[in-house]
Amino acid sequence: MEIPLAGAGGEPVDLWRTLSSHGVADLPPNRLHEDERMLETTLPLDGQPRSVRISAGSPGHAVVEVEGRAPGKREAAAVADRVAHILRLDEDLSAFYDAVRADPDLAWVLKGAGRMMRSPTVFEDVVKTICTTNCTWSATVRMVSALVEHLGEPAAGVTPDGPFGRAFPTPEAMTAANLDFYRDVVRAGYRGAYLHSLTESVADGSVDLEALGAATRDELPDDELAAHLLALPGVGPYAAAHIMMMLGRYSRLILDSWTRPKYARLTGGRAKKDTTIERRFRRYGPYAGLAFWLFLTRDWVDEEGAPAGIAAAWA
DNA sequence: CGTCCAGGTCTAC
DNA sequence: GGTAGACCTGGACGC
Repeated sequence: MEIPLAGAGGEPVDLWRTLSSHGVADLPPNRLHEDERMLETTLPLDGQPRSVRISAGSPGHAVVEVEGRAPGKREAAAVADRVAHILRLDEDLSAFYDAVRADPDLAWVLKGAGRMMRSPTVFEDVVKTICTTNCTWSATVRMVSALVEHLGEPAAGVTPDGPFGRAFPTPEAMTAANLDFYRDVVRAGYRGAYLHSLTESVADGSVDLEALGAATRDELPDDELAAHLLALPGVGPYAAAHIMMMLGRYSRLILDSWTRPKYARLTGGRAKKDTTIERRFRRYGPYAGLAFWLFLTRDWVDEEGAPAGIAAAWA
């Protein structure tokens, strides 16, 4: 099936930029296939999960291939909804695009960058983000892979390949696993207690992450959302900023051991103070964090491959 | 071998 | 409110 690629304000959407918009998008059950510019993932649905492959389709469209048996009409519609959600097609970025036009360092964004891919659930993004804290990327991959491989429900009609071909585990499944599992199998170290405590709170309903994600800025201002996230076990300033960017709240800059040196390298070498970096992006107001992230990740995608057409009209 | 540290967070001053 | 120290893990280093 094909899905039209356009933002809620009619903005262009660069599919590959979206699929590779941040590292968490490449954690199981997601897998990026760079050569084919395709993302493989497994989506939770009302029934059994389904594995899909998302890549470029006819001009201005993404093509979604469902693996295993062909989906029924209703199931296909549910899959399309999920895919539109993870691609963040419901968001209107036109105000941000109006702002970057005047910034020579970011005008390239107008070709359709800036859409941060998200997971099917806020829960998945929060758990994955906690697994990025204070460890190398290889450790993050190991932890998330173990969670999905051992606790994730297999997709219909496919043979799971390790952590692939399974949906991300539910809060219930993660709560049912004991602390020994987090220590001995996930090798999560001190994060094990955070993960178990968090999943338990979500499973018993005392914490509603999906509601936090669905709340509008009017209902829940960024500062209040940040306070809710910071109250979660294992979530500090870095993790809160990262989660907020995945929730479409871009006011905060993700300042960590990767972004700080990368910013320094792109701006002439010397390390900059956090306040200096924040001042550079303050002009973007509620989009400051998004502008910062795009500034840092411009070289992640070869710009030759960006689509023309409606993108050119927006520039 | 030991030390350091990675896309930090928590607790205790 | 700001700031040390501890914290699991496992690669990357230096000795």
